[in-house]
Amino acid sequence: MEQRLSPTDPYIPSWAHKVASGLGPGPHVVVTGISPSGNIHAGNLREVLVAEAVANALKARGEEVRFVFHADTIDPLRKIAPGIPKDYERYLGHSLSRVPDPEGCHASYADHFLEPFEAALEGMEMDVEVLRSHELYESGVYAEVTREALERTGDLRAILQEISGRKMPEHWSPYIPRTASGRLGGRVLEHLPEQRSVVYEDGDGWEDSSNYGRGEGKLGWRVELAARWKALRATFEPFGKDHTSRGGSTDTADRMAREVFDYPVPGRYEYEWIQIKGRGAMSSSKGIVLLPNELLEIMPPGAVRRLILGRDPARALDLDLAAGFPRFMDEYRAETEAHPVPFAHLVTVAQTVGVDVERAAEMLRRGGYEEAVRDREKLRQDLGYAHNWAEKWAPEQYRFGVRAEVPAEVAEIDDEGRRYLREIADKLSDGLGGDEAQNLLYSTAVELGVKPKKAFAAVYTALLGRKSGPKAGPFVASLDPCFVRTRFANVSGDTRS
RNA sequence: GGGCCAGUAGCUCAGUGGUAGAGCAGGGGACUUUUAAUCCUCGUGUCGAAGGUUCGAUCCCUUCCUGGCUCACCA
Repeated sequence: MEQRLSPTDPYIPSWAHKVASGLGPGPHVVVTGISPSGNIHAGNLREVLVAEAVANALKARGEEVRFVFHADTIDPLRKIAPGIPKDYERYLGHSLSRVPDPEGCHASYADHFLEPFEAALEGMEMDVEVLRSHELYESGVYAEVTREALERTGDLRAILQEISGRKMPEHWSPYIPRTASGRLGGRVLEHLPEQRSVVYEDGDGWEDSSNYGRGEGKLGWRVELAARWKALRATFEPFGKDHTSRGGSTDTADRMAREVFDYPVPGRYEYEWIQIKGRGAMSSSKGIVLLPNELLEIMPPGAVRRLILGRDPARALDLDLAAGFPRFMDEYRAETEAHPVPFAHLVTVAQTVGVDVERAAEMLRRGGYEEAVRDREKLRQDLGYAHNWAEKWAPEQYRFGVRAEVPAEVAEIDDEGRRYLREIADKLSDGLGGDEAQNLLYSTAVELGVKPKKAFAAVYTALLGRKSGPKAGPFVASLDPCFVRTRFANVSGDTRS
């Protein structure tokens, strides 16, 4: 485990330092936990990033830190999410790790949602240990705390009743055995600590035993939360605001930790939620989901951290990935690069040359971004980001595409416009620079007595099928001159007769 | 009702215990060259309200008002 980080490396916001300074001496275990019951989205990512930032802040002050992502894979399937086959009802109550992947592409339901998220964490270059709770249970990590919980059933029950105000069932147990049917829900009758097991009765009155050192059941989640702190020696964990209200899971877990497990309550940070501008809070059931990978498609990991954490996570965040995005990227680049190319310009380039790095380099060089072109690998990435953004998020005014075939819209070009295009087709020579092309386009319009606005509109229409676009000179110059001449000639010729 | 967050220029928001800032919008000017054009120029707004701490508060504390989100397993 690394002790020290290069000062340039991790982005540690000031709030993270503040949080870290409130935590005692190490060693530290920073934990974040998420249930893979559905898509793990950008909001969940915020939790992980909060944890990461605090872990980094601790490391920065020289602490030994273990950073753990606890995936609640043993949790039961609670409801049928949209898009999941209805016959999955038969798996309700089964551990997510033991439910088949609805799309058949992964080993389990849990992995189906977990693996893409793991890939995103890798894409984020995050140094985190991913633990699957069913494996922790199976390997006995939870055995000791489960034993304690079972022995203190009465106290735990009292805390739950007191704090949540709910009346717990007569036969409540902190431990939920997995019955023969695969469902979690047997009724515990007897605890056999020396065998690390319980005797339980299933819904049909059958008795059997469940070994809690081998993952044959799990703790109820409120108890598990407190137990987990102890089992993993957690010292810090962030929570979404929904968990931290009075009578909520952190309330009960705090008291359980102190009074039953005799374990100090880990440091905490409450974070607010992320919304997508114009769409609202993230919600799988409403189809409002932003996946971490979608962010990584349009920006580098550093920018993702910046976007998600830049503002104190205790404050709500309204993500604007459309109109406001270019400015965000420009601000980010201004801080991280010596010669940033305006994002909007990259978008124009990407839409003109696609992902052809050499042509992009050519175009940028013409535009005066000589320095930015040096690092081709970086240019390739940036081009990809701009390209993906243009396809998926860009507002209409940013989007254009050079049409492979003559656009139908050329019908809107009148005779004057066609004469103009004919003239340009004749005059356009190879190897023109952006300014020269701009001059040609403009002066030709003046010579023919065509209003510049109309002339330019004809150019855009012939190439893009719309009336406006990126600055015409550099744009036309960046295209294959032969292609442009043929297109313009076609447009003027076809429609003349 | 509990919790968290917010309330600063028309809009979106930065911000610091010591005479208030940016971007956009808007006004004016320049360029006979379309483009969310570009360049130059212009910002006194009771920093939600009232108290308190302080030599001094927009920033710290208290109370209140308004708005947003959240509250039993959807971060």
